[in-house]
Amino acid sequence: MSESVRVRFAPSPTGHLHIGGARTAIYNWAYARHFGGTFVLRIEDTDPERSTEENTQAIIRAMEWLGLDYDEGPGVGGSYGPYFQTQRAESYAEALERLKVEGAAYPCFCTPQELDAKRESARALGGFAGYDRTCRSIDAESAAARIAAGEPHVWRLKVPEDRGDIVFPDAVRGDVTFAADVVDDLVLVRTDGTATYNFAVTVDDATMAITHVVRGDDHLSNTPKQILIYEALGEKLPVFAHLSMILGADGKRLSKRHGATSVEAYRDMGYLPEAVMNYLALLGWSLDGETTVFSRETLAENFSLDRVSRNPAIFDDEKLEWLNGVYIREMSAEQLVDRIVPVLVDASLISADEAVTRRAWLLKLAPMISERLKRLDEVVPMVAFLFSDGIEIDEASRQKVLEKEGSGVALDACRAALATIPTFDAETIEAALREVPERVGVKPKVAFQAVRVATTGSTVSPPLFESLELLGREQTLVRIDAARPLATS
RNA sequence: GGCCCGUUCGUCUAGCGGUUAGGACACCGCCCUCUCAAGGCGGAGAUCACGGGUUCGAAUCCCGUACGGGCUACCA
Repeated sequence: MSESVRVRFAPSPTGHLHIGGARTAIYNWAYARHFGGTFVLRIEDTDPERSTEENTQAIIRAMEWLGLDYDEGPGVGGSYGPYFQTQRAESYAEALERLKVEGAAYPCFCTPQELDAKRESARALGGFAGYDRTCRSIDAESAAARIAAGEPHVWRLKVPEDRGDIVFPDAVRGDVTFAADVVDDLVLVRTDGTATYNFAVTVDDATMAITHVVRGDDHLSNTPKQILIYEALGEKLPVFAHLSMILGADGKRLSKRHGATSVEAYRDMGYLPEAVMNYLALLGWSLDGETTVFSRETLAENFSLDRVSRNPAIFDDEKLEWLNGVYIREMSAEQLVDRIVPVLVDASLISADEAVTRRAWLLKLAPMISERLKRLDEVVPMVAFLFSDGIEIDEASRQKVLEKEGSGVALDACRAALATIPTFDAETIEAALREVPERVGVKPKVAFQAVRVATTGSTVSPPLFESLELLGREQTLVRIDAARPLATS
């Protein structure tokens, strides 16, 4: 029981779930699933200025979309709740009480102004700018008297004088050492009685029995402080694992400046959750150095912290796109249609009702576009020509193809063939068109491209014969007729 | 400023004392082909940040330097 792995993802709802946070969540999820452990979601909403309920919901939505199911947390409950930091004030108060009783915490009456001044002068001397422990020497009675008199104060951790260097084995970075004198008597509880971040996190992780703290690199420097708190509380230390940051293409920390950074933005751009998950997993972890495409199950099976990379990784949109294409190609026609319909409806190319009645038609379309799509939203420009009544012929395509010698006769011959074939399916269409070029003395490419431009408006389109079938005979002939005057000879 | 972490093709990475430094994306060429893709084959691309050690031998171990990042709050 006490052996079982308990990990947590603890986002602060000050924004949407971003790429970096998502990767942290994925690693935690994978770690828990690998060991059959428990994955906890805890919302660190203690910043009232920036935390919103809306962001909390967005984060939960994004996690659901990625398929990161958690065993304890908002909505699912669990025996270590509540899972919102703002609802855990009691446990912080209890923890402080324990520290007071043990003499591991003391009140500090220094004002912020005094502290700023001290910090400034300490830094000017070029050294460590931690708290100078002034209030530590105030005796218990006078401290109690000052508190009773209502003097504003915070509670600080009394770091043991004899505490040596703080060394801990980080599961991804190896042993990390902090000299004893760089950790000061940090504030645990503020003047207003609320817990500081380091105190809250530590108390939460301890009381929630978290065994492995897997989080971003930005918390590495907080770790010695938290270790001291664990020790003061007499709690067992978890295993720490710090993940490197994800950087933008310019090598700077990923931010809004780099464009889309939230998971939901990627969803809206037509990325599949399994692709995003796969890509993010690969950004800082490798299965064996060879395997790049793998399912979430494979990830869970193989995930281990010792294969997590120590270097920061630059986010590469192109590789994500490629991977997304891989997943799109792997889908069945049924699956692709299911994913594509909302996009088509959204773009008003088709109504939700039509999507149902024309299901068979859509199923024929799916294989034509699946190997051409990297993102779901690319389907709109790709198939728009199938939905409108008329089309506009792209000028460059017109020049390149319809001005070519022989395009006119080819169009005439193709039109005639298409008008007379008994059935208008891809196979029959192909058979009929295949014999046209030789008969009228033009190259196949010239003839087919002429038909393509006439019917789709562009030199680039899904496969021609299949496209014509889906377009239907009537519309095909109308379009060829409309384009005919634009063709040469 | 102080402390901590990091540095292998453009990018993500494999490598954990002896390899022609491997794979993937991107790029280039050829093949396939009704266009575009997809696919197949091949190519180019890394003085393993730099400088010292240790060793018969170092991308791998140690020490510096440079560069990048993080923390340094009564933010999280």
